[in-house]
Amino acid sequence: MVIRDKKALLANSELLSGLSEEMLDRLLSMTVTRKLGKNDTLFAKGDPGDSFFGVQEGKIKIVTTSPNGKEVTLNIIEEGQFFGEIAMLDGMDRTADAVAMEKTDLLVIQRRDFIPFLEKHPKLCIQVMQLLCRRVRLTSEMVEDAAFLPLDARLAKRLLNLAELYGEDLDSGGVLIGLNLPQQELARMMGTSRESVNKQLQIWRAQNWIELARGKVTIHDHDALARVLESAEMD
Amino acid sequence: MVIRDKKALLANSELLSGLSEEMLDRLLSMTVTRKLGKNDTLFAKGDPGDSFFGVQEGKIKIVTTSPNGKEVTLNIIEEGQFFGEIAMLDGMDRTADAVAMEKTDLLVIQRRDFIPFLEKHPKLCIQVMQLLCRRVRLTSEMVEDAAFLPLDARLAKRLLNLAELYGEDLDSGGVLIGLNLPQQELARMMGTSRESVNKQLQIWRAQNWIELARGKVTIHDHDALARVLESAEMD
DNA sequence: CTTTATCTGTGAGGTTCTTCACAAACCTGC
DNA sequence: GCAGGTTTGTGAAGAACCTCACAGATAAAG
Repeated sequence: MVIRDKKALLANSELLSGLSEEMLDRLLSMTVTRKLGKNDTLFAKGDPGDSFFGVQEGKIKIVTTSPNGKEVTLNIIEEGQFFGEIAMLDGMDRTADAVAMEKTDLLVIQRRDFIPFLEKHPKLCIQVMQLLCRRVRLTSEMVEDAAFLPLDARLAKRLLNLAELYGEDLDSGGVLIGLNLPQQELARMMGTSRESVNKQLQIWRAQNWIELARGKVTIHDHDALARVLESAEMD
Repeated sequence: MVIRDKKALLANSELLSGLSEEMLDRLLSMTVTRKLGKNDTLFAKGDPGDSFFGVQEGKIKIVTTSPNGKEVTLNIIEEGQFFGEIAMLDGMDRTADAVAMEKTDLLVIQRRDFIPFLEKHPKLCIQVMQLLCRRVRLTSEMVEDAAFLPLDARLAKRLLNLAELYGEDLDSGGVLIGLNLPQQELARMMGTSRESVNKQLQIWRAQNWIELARGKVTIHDHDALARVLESAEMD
């Protein structure tokens, strides 16, 4: 899915949906396009946050890196989604790095343009606040999961979540997670090691719950994974 | 510190500071007072979120409980602070429980009163958004810490943080964390076990970095703890 | 089509943290 | 002041997870 129409990108985003034609046009006039190659860094932790972005084409990952080189992947942003609003809204520094996972086209909106626009549109403010609320809820849930759930349940949860967001239903009845997401990256999303992820995936493959390929997972038995999660939450 | 003047509570909060006298009075007219006894539950996970609260006197803890009884303490709210805004703003269910840690007086504002007020005051919207941004940043930092930092560094960080927020400087040069915070509760704030926390505290006590009493910690060597944290972040 | 880089699979060994079990100290209310 | 709940201190045993070390498989680049 490639979004060539910038206006459609704006109009369909959860951040900006429901705006009038006129408002969309005014927003559109603030946008600039930016192109990134694979592994290009868009911004780094500590950079001033003076803008936010929408993905027209490609894929961006948000990662935090510790001085020694360990990484946690906080989010992966696909076509049609927006990111970077936090630093744009409060004007403080970025707290993570943004790196293109492949060739990527972005739409850029500057803080100095967007904030005055916000101040004139209270309804939009409410919408932005609701987005922020969901962000708080999602990250709080991650804190909770990291504290409560063992590795197998966290992995089950993540796979089910990825399947829901990015899965393609197959004729076989399975669901393919077709992102090109190496196990290393999966591990980083959960704050664990690649080896641990692999070993758990192997166990599930042996039971025919899932099928593995390079950068891909196919879920054959959704319910079995859901049970792993549920039984971990229960005890 | 007991805040008897409701107007002062509103005016000094980070959520609502900078409002005109007139706006404060209108807000004040929306408020109701509510009293809780020790261990009373104000709301539970899953309850509809139709209001938010300011603490006039007492102390509230925000906890999530797993079915088996494990707990993580997400936050502790002291006099003068507000909480519960997330569910109030997006109108969704509460994601955690709120429990009074002692006898507590609260000020209550309803969603149905506050949202229309927000829509009429874009500047206030921006302020609320900035608060939400900080929340996102803080919880993201917790995710990162849980993934990167070993127990000793997380504990050091937490103690330094508590000292900054709630510490009282002593003549001896130490800083007393005077909250009545049992080690059990400390452990829950970090998603770890009470025993592990105790053992680490004992190690630091043996080095005279800290001093322990029931529900209290005194930090004698702030810099030593900061070094523990720093060296963990480095590797 | 071959080379190179990236990704996956797997075992051994070690660390960190948890769990369990219990004793001692401490506050609180009667 | 003493009885009963709560908090702290501590050791032993074991589970969960990480690191290291490689081998094989697959994709990408020339």
